[in-house]
Amino acid sequence: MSDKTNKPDENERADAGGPHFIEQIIQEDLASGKHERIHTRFPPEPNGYLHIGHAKAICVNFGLAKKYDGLCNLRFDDTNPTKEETEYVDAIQDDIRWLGFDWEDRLYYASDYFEQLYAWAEKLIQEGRAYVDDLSADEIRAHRGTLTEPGKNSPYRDRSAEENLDLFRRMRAGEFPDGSKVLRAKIDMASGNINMRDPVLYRILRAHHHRTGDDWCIYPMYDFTHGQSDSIEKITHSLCTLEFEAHRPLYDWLTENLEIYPPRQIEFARLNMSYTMVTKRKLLKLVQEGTVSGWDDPRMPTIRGMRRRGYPPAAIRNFCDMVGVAKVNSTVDLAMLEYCVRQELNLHALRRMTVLHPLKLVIENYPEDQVEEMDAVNNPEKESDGSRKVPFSRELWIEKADFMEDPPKKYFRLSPGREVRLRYGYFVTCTGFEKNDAGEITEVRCTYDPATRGGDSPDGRRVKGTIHWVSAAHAVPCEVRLYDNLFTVPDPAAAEDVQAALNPDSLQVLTGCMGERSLGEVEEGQRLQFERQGYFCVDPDSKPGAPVFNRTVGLRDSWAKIQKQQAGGKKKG
RNA sequence: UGGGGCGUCGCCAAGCGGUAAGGCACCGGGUUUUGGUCCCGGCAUUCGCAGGUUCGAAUCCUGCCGCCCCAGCCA
Repeated sequence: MSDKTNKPDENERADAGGPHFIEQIIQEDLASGKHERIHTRFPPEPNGYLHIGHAKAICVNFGLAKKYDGLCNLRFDDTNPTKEETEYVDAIQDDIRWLGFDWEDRLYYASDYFEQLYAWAEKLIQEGRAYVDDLSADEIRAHRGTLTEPGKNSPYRDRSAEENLDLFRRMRAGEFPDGSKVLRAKIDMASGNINMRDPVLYRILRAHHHRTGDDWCIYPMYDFTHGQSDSIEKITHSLCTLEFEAHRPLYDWLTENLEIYPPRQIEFARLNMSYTMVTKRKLLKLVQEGTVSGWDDPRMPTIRGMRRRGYPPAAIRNFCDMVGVAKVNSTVDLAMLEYCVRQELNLHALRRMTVLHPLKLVIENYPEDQVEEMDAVNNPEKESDGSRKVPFSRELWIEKADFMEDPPKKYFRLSPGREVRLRYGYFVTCTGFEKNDAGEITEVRCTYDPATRGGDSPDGRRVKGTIHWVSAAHAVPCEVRLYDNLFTVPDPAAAEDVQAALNPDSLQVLTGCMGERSLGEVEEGQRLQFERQGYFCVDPDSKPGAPVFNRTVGLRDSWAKIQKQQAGGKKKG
């Protein structure tokens, strides 16, 4: 038996187009024999949680390695002990694994290379290509010049190799206070590229490192670490984001002067998304001020947030393939991510019926204590998921929005005198309703047609609408959390005031929702479709018999569009 | 007004001298026991602008214009 799976095949990649520019380079390198097999790496700094932007970098690095039968390492770029923590190295590994990637036994830390890096620094010093500078940070800045004016040489620039070596060794030995000296590359203070104006290679920093403890009081800078780490690991293609483009000359200068294996750095554009902000500092503030519940708040653009929200890892991977790899700064429409999430969930999420805003429906001609077990398909996209029994009885919960006393045009649901189908149940015809003093509908009454059991009409009679329902006597009360964009502006990162850009309605908590009987037993993290409403997943806050669901994303809603059009039409007269 | 990048549909993105792929979004129509899915159709005479080369240019040349990155002892 074959599943009736539609379009997106398991093996089908959601490519944006032909091979992108990095793939072209890889293909050429493989064809020319420059490399027998490619080797990439994902090099996060363990100073925070991974977000959607990192997801793209992960997919690019691990994805390319996989596609071209190469390898991808995970390497923590941990050269700044003041910012890095073990908590993050654990979380990062967890997130990458969850995304579906594996570095096997190739887990590395730049800090593992400190001794080698130090030796290379001495080599540079001995060859007159690096010197110890006594200038203060402010003085170095002043000597650096500006974008349009060249810098000035440090007065310490011409110390002898012997003196530099002695000083550098004493730096390591801890003879000088923090910040009193640095090691600099001797390149060109007049270079148009500011990164080449004698960049700092080492600084004195007495801080406890999460891995090397207090072994070192001098730490290498990014520029003096990254390329060499790539070299040590024989990385063939070192992929990074655009802002490192100006660092490439330095990257190359170092591998050249150190005479070590030269990986090739290639830069591509980082991922930006509309209505989303990944600025670590600002995100941290949201967490600290309690605007969100934590780094895993389902509204957060973090991998943990998306995970709790219910985004399947495959959806994120597809999304990353879909947006492509290029050098243009771009901002991808959030709708594209949501499309990928729906696509994945449509194929794999089991269907269930849940009433979010309950309204009692009484079937007047249905026997008082009769209960029927109706067959309901678990997933129309996947026959092998089978079906389940859903109890049907005289009193049901239906969605408030599925009844209107005075419906507008094109409204296909229940209203006085109108017949609709109760999904997998019966055809029912509205016979009346009750209101309270406030004018709210409190109950709807109807009669059913026994001949339409299961929802089919033997006489071929058609109804325009099909609504979902839950047997009142069998309902599982639950909490449902609805999410919307955290921000109301397309580019929150550019907002002067983050607080003002926040969407006050980004979270809506619904209590007293009524789920079908099967929802009494769910597993944390389980992803479901609540028919006609959207995709939901079981939140860790769930308790036995009292599930809490997060709305991952709503179903596409053409009725909402019609309503919007009708409202717009009225406005314009 | 230094250096390095980038400009193809509302948003991504192919295109690599032979006469503008694809996806998202949007708009129509069909199927449908989810107003979901799926299916069909529409959606850039034009590639930041202006010149030039060529039988022929989004693709080559020149000059403009616009946007992004770099002046951490951050990565």
